[in-house]
Amino acid sequence: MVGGFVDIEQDASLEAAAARKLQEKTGVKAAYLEQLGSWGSATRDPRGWFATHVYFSMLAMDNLQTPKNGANAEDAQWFDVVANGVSSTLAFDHARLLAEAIQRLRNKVEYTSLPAFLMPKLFTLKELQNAYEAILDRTLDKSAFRTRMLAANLLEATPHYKEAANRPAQLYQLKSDSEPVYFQRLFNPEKK
Amino acid sequence: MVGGFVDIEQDASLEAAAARKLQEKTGVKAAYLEQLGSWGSATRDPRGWFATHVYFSMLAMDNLQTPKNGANAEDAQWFDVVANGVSSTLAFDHARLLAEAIQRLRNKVEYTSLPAFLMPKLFTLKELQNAYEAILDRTLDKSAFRTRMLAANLLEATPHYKEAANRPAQLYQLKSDSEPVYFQRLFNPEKK
DNA sequence: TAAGTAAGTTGCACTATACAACTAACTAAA
DNA sequence: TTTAGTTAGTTGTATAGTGCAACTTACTTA
Repeated sequence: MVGGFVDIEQDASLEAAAARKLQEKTGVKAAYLEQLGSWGSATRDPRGWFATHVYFSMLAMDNLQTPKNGANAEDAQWFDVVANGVSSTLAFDHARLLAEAIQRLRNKVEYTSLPAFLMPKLFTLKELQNAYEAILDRTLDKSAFRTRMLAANLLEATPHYKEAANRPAQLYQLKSDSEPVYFQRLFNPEKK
Repeated sequence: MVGGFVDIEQDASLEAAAARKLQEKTGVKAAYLEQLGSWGSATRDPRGWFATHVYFSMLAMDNLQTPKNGANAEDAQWFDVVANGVSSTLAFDHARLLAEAIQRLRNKVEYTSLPAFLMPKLFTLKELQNAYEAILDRTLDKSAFRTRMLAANLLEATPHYKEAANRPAQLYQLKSDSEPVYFQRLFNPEKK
């Protein structure tokens, strides 16, 4: 979680301000940035009537400047997402905003191909499934997952394989022209 | 489309401001009000750096104060939604905002029971289907629609029927405790 | 009494899913 | 060199929701 004020000299738009703050504090340019919403009220901040514009973003962990253990208030603050909650030691109503962001992210991931855009250049289908499962916090069926992803015409098999102490897994990459895909059905939420 | 400025003396929150403006200009309390997003930039309004907070709402047509033909700039402005566009004679980037609201509304209606909350107290399944079809601008299958709606456990059959010059249609009402329902599948978008 | 119309039902094909069992490809230990 | 273990990937079966089309039902009106 990072925050700051819009600088009307510097930021051409709200989104530009969000992107700037994120980059300043993580060193990473966001692969995905979406506005969650805006909240304004007289009472939520004792300093007066404020409007807060909340964005959420997805970052690959590859090269963050401030990994979890180096976090401090100057930089990004990191929270583990366990089930539905985060430890709520946050200022004002920030815990609620964060919870709402997580909920929205899950909804989105449920029926889109978004996580595919977070992956490194080459990745296996199991790794992609792991990304989905981490965000959704539940297991998905292997064969249904593969069928869905391949049918989405989003991925491209490469001739490369991931070496391992067992059967090597085929590496895939995003097709060059690919955009987020909406699936016709949701993953079945009956499962744990 | 209605608009106005937040009054920080009067409005406890952004949503309250939106609800107030809507009620002032249509005379109707919104059945549903959702934030579409916020846009701010230095260039979109010549007067300077502004942030606009856009909400969209669903209103039953029953008792609007300013029906379409009485519209003027002081009150609400009404636009027919034809296919995807609206006549773009709107100030600044308002046409784009309106288009985005329509898109979002359609996405939402595609997989939720939202339109059910717009209906009068008693309504037939065909009337509900008509509401969906009007918003989505395409026809839906009758039997699939009925199956879905009844399975959602959202509606309650009443012993009343709608009189007509042919077989009378059963009247339904919303269950008292009902909240919006998310469907597991989308309506099939193959159809015209 | 028959024709017309809209409500509502039924049957069939199709598709994506869940679940479970299977085969394939590799490493490493015996 | 063989075998056990592990993970990748496939296959088969059951199920559920949908699209489509034909059907039955219930009413009015000519």
